[in-house]
Amino acid sequence: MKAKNQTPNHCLSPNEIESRLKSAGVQPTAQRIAICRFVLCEAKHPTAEQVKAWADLNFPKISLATVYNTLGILVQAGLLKEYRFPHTESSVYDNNLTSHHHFLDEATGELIDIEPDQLSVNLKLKPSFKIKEMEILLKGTRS
Amino acid sequence: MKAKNQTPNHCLSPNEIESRLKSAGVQPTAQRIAICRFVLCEAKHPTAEQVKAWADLNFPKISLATVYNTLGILVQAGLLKEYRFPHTESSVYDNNLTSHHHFLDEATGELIDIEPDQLSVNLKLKPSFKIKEMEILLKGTRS
DNA sequence: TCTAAATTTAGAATAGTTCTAAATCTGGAA
DNA sequence: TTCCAGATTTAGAACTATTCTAAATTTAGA
Ligand SMILES: [Mn+2]
Ligand SMILES: [Mn+2]
Ligand SMILES: [Zn+2]
Ligand SMILES: [Zn+2]
Repeated sequence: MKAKNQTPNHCLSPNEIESRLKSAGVQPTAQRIAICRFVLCEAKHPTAEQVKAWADLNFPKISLATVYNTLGILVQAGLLKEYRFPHTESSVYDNNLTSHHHFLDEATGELIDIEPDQLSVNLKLKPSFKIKEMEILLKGTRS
Repeated sequence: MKAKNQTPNHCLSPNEIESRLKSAGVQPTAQRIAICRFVLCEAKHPTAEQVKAWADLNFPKISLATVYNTLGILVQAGLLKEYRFPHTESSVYDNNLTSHHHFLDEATGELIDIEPDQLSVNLKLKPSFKIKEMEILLKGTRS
């Protein structure tokens, strides 16, 4: 069961993006709306460079600084999550806002979301450990 | 300058380090032995900079390039593991060579080894996923 | 329309790491 | 021993991802 939070893959209209930004307290500039069209919709775990590459094709002119600024603002506003994985230096951005894990296909480099219902973890730690968050990365290949 | 007074759990003698390096096919130079005294023994998840800082106190003169070279060689030789975690840019090096997980104390920044028997994971993935490795980072605080 | 504040931008700065190429060591061969 | 080819060490340059700086521009709204 999903669709409780917004599901990615369905593109939001510029108007929907605009109102989302506004209600998150982010001024909806043309650059920000353009970047959101990509990172809140079709992109799956893009890096800043990939966002820049997409923007270069879809927006008259946008600077790398604005890409970084906007991604940071979206993360701060809670509209995007930032992940850093061991296999690359670059941050990746995720429009899946629910708590989830990741599978790295070592053959292709592709990152795939693993929803929490696809695995269960049983902790047997001493009670002195207070766990607030758990990040799991599975690595392997997919046939 | 030496600091022989601390007796961490299993400190190897310079001779033991030397034979370990030799049997791993690594030429045991003075710099490498010095670095090993730290990273194979008392250090817990040090960064390259921390290794450099220790070396500056315990070896006449050592360059940062040699620290990085040596850490890389030790990792390649299988005597050390390198981890990259989301909360810092710097790699950390680990002399615990068994497969294990980590707990990050968000209050102190301390990384603590979590042995596999301290948690169990049940995967319910489609059989197309071939998992080769699993990296788990727990975040929280310890009382 | 006007203006203060927000945003965008190019380029400089930064941090961690790797690379380069010259100096220095080292294990054997002679 | 002496010698030397190859390994190692080193200082500093280069590199990459990201952040910072400060000037130009856009924007909201009075
Ligand atoms: Mn960031
Ligand atoms: Mn780096
Ligand atoms: Zn994800
Ligand atoms: Zn560890």
